[in-house]
Amino acid sequence: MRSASQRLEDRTIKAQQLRRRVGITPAREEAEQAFLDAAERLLVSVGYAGITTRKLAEEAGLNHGLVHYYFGSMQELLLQVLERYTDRLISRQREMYAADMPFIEKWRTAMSYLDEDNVSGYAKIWYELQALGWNDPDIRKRVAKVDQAWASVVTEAFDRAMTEYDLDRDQFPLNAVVALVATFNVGMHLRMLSGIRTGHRELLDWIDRWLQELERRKPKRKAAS
Amino acid sequence: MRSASQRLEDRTIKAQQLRRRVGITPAREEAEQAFLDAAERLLVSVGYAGITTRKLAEEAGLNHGLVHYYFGSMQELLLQVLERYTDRLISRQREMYAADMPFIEKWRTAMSYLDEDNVSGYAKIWYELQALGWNDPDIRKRVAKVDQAWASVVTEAFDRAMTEYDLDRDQFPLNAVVALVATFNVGMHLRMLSGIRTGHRELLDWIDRWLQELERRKPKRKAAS
DNA sequence: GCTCGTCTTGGTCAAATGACCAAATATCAC
DNA sequence: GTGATATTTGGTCATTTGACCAAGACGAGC
Repeated sequence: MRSASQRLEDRTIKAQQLRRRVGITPAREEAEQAFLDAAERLLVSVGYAGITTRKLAEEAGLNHGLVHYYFGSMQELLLQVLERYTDRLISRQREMYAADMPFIEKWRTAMSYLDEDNVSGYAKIWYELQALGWNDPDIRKRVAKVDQAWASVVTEAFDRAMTEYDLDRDQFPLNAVVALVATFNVGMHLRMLSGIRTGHRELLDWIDRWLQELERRKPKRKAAS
Repeated sequence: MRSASQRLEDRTIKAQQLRRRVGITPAREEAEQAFLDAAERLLVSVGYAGITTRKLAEEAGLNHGLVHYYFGSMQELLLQVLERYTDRLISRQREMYAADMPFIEKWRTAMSYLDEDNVSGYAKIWYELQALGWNDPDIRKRVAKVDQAWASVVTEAFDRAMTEYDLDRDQFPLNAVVALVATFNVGMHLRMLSGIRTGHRELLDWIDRWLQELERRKPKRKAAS
């Protein structure tokens, strides 16, 4: 039998090999993605605490031994779920705010994602991973990083919006506004996950009316030069 | 050996006895509270997914067999943790907003709870329980109920504040404002739990300046009649 | 100080879990 | 084809888990 230290060394070597990811075949890539997909579905249906290697393998339709062969540990798998998910999240966010349309339309698009299905499905993945992060420094670190990326996208969008609407930057400090939007966003999601809807309609309408008012007062622009 | 159905019946009867809570001795009451206290500490230190009957008993310094004798199940214990916690939360909230002081002072008191220690300690309990609720209808139902109680306290406080500051209720719809404050509150907490601090200072200062402005413009009141 | 019902203790049990592995199988370079 | 390498399978293993319980300790009322 191998000694404990020997086995630890083996594992380290294997982990390094996995990290390098040399010569990954398409079939394996597909299988790994299937595990990550399955993990997302389980995050939605049972939460992070309910994910086990066997349930995951069953959900993915793959052998349970592969979970450790591919990822080395559950922890590593969930970290990869987080990275894949947040990469997509950020690029989608970037794409939306980059579009060439009046700010109010971008805002309305963003708000359209606050519907029942999206929150209890797609968004729940994100909050399950965050909840996991409250008790896991690695995950938490990544979450904080993603927030930075999100903030930089939103900051740029709001910076342009404030020019678009000619808002006084002393009266509306950009960073404070972005932070408010961030808390608003997170707060809406979290309340919805807990089944709370009180005042949401009123709040969304209020904000929309405010934006409409800004639209009305919008300084006329010259046609694009 | 008892049949499965017989044992189920026994359990039902025992659960009813527990629910009635007839003749609970002070010693037992103390022990139950010790379990609930221990559960809160574990929610802070390891999160809900890390709580097991044995860890709980060790944390409470009591025998692990008692967990099931007293509460019947982990689920029931956590529900009681939630109820005790939220009862205290609401009454503290009520007390604070009931005090006779300018609104700005109440607000500042509320914001003073957004410090590092309180969020990563006391508040974490609340969010761990909410995260549990995302995958547990019983818990979620209770969470939604607590939000209603919270909202009614805050609504009343803001109603008076709007009179105090003579704010236009068309321009600031009460329910929308309360919902905004709710999302702000939840959002701040959640971001802090994920280690995010970006823009928080700026946001809090912005709000405070806004309230200061309202204080300055505050209509003079006659001395109490 | 005895009796009877309640509480407490220190287990037990089956099920589930993460981790790991040997053997079988597939794939590929030559 | 053949040998080498990588992948896949179907386990095993030591732990841990929630649930449960028998037996003894305890204490209130007599």
